[in-house]
Amino acid sequence: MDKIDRKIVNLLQQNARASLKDLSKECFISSPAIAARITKLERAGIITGYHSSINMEQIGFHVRAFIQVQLEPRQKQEFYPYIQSIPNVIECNCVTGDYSEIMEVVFPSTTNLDDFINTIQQRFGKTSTQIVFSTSVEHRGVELQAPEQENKE
Amino acid sequence: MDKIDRKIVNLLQQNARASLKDLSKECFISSPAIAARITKLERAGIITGYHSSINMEQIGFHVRAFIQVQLEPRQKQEFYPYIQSIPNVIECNCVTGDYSEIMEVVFPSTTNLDDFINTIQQRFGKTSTQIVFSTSVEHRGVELQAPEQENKE
DNA sequence: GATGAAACAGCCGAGCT
DNA sequence: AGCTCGGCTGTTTCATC
Repeated sequence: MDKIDRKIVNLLQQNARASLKDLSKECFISSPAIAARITKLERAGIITGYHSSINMEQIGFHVRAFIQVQLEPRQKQEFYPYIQSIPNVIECNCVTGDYSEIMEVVFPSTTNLDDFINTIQQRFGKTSTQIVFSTSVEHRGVELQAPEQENKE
Repeated sequence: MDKIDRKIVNLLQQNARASLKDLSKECFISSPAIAARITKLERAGIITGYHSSINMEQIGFHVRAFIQVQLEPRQKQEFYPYIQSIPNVIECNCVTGDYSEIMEVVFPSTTNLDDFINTIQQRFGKTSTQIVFSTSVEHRGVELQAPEQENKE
């Protein structure tokens, strides 16, 4: 993980469809060298995938919300497979605090959201919901900078 | 936005580096036709970008958290440019409820997180923080299915 | 990691349905 | 009008240094 690797990661976070040639120009090394580094980063589990971002509004998902759920520890083994199978759940984390799970969801309308919340409450427990008005930072990666100490991979 | 467009969007959400040829095989149409459809989807603002996902742990960001902030309405014009400039903030939304902003952040350690929270509290207002233990659904897109009514673009 | 050749994918035109 | 099929261009990959 050197300076060039970080540059490659940063560039791919900005545009995952960038060609090896473009990357090679930016990094001042040859395209085969870029290809080898990308493979290495993928195999090391640093780069975990390439995804396109979609404008949710444009495809009919007009309501975005955060739903927090109070979960008994033993309910997790039922909860996780369930929410993983719901495509509307775009992120879910187990967190500290009164509510053990915080998930981000998208739905076409508040009616659909309400249906989902009712299902969750019946099957699992108390929830707290915050509906999103606007997004000032769209989900993004972190820009890598030179660390104080190089990690030899 | 027909069945093939939805298939292309779904495939690109799974693997944004898929070649036109691969996509053409999956969709049973020629690669030029795929290229034209992708361009159309980009111009229509449905596909908004291509990003690589990074394993935050692997690159030294061991602490992930949600921070909620109580903000006076007039503070927004100062708050938004500020949090946009902090690379550790990977998402930020304005939401309903007691806390007007909910943001997702990553830091190398809890010390760095604490420093950030202190800065936010001094500059803006009360906060509530939930640290992430584990992630059961990594941030993902929604899978598109046939809607009841076709949207002619 | 660089170079050059070969394989491959992407692009633009013509012709077709 | 949109799709497919051809050839040309540019990109990726592999062998060698």
